[in-house]
Amino acid sequence: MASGNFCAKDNLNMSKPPTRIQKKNRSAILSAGLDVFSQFGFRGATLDQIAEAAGLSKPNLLYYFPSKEEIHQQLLSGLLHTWLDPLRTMKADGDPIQEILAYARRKLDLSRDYPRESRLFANEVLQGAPRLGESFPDLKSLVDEKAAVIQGWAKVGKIAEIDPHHLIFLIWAQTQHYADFDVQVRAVLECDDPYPQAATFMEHMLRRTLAP
Amino acid sequence: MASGNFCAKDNLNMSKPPTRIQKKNRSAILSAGLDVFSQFGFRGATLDQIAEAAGLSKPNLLYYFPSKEEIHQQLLSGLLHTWLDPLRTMKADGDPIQEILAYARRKLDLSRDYPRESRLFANEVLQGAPRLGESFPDLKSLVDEKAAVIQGWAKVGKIAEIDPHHLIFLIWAQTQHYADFDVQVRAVLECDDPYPQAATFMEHMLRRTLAP
DNA sequence: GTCTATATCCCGATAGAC
DNA sequence: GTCTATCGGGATATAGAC
Repeated sequence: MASGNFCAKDNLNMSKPPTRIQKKNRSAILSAGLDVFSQFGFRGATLDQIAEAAGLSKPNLLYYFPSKEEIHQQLLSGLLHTWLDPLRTMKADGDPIQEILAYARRKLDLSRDYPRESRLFANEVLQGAPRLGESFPDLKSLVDEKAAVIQGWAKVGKIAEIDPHHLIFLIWAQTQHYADFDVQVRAVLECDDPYPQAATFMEHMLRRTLAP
Repeated sequence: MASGNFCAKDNLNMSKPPTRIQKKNRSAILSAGLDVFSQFGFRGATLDQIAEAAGLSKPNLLYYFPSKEEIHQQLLSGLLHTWLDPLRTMKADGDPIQEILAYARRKLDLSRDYPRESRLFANEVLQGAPRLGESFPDLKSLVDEKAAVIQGWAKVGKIAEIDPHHLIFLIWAQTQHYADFDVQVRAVLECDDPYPQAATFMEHMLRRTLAP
C-alpha cells in the first residue's frame, strides 16, 4: 500500500528504471504525505511538513514529485481500490452470515492496520470528494452488485430481510470509526488497543442483525 | 445553535448591547464559518472564503471577530455540549430498549438537521482534536456514566450483555456517517433523503442487538 | 541528486480614509 | 461600520550552483 508507480519528471523518457535510493525517497515522501494529508486535509497540509517528515529538503522533495497535487493524487489513486477489496472478496456462493462477518472483520482489520489511509479517505469525502468523485460510479456499481447478493440471501431466507445498502454503510461506519475517531475512542476508553473488544462487539451485533 | 455570546473587540467595555445589524452580521459570519471550516478544516479554510460566504469584506469580518481562531473557537465551544445532549437525555429509570432507541433516533436527527456541525466535529477529531482535547474529560465522564447505566440494564437481564462503550460508539458511528460521508451515501444510493430508510434499518439493528 | 536562494502568490491581520 | 490599500509571513514552485 502507498507505493505507487514510478513516474518522476526526470524519467518521462522511460530511459531508466528507478534506483534503490529513488525508490526509498519516493516511498518516504508518500509515507510522509500520508501522515500529513490524513491529518490536515489537502489544503491544510504543507510541503514543508511533508519534506520534514520525509527527511528531505523541500526542493529535493519537488525533484521527486512535480507538485503537491501529484503526491496527493498518487496516494488517493490506489486507495479506493484497496478500500473496497474486502467487499470485492465477498462471494455469493459462500455461507451468507459467514461471508458478511468475514467481510466486516477484514474491514475492521484494515482500520486497525491502515488508520492513516482511512483518515485520508475520510478527509477527502468530508471535503466533498473533489479528487475522488470520478471514482464514485465504480464504487456504486460494486456496492450495487454486492447489495444484490445480500438481498438474494434475504429473499431465500438465509438472513433477515434488511436493506443491504444500509447494512454496508453500517459496516463502513462502524469499522472506520475506530480509525477516524481514534483520539476520541482512546480518550473515552483509556485503552491501548480497542480492536479486540470492537471485533467481539461487531460480531455480536451482526449475528443478531442478520439472523433470519 | 451556532449563535454564541457577543464579545467583539469594540465592546470590551461592555457599554452597549449588540444592535440588530451586529447580531445579523455575527450570525452570518458564524454560519459562513461553519460552511467553510466544516468542509476544509481549520487550516484549509480561508478568511476570504468565509467573508465571501457571509457577504462581507475581509476587514469587515475582522471587525466582528478578532481572528480566524476566534471564529473557529466560537463554533466549537457550544458544539460538544449540543452533540452530547441526546445522550444526556437518556434516563436510567425508563424502559431500556426504548431509551436506547430514542437516543439513537435523536442522534440521527441531529445528523440530518445539523450536518455541517457534524462535519466540523469530524474534522476536528480527525486532526487530533487540538482545540477540543481539553473537553474530552467531560466527554469521558458522561459516557462512563451512561455506559454504567446500560451495563446495569444488562446485569438485570433487561437487554443483552454487550459492551456499553462500543454500543455508544456504534450509535455515534452509524448516525454521524450519514452526515460526514453524505456525498458518498448519495453517490451510492442516488436518493434525495436516505434518513427514513436509515432510521428503519437502525431500529431493526438495535432491537436485534439489544434483545435479552 | 541535493542544496541555497529566490520568484510569485496567497493568507491573516492592520492602517486609515470615509 | 465599512471600505481600499497594504504589511509581514508563509505557501508552492523554480533557478541555478555544486
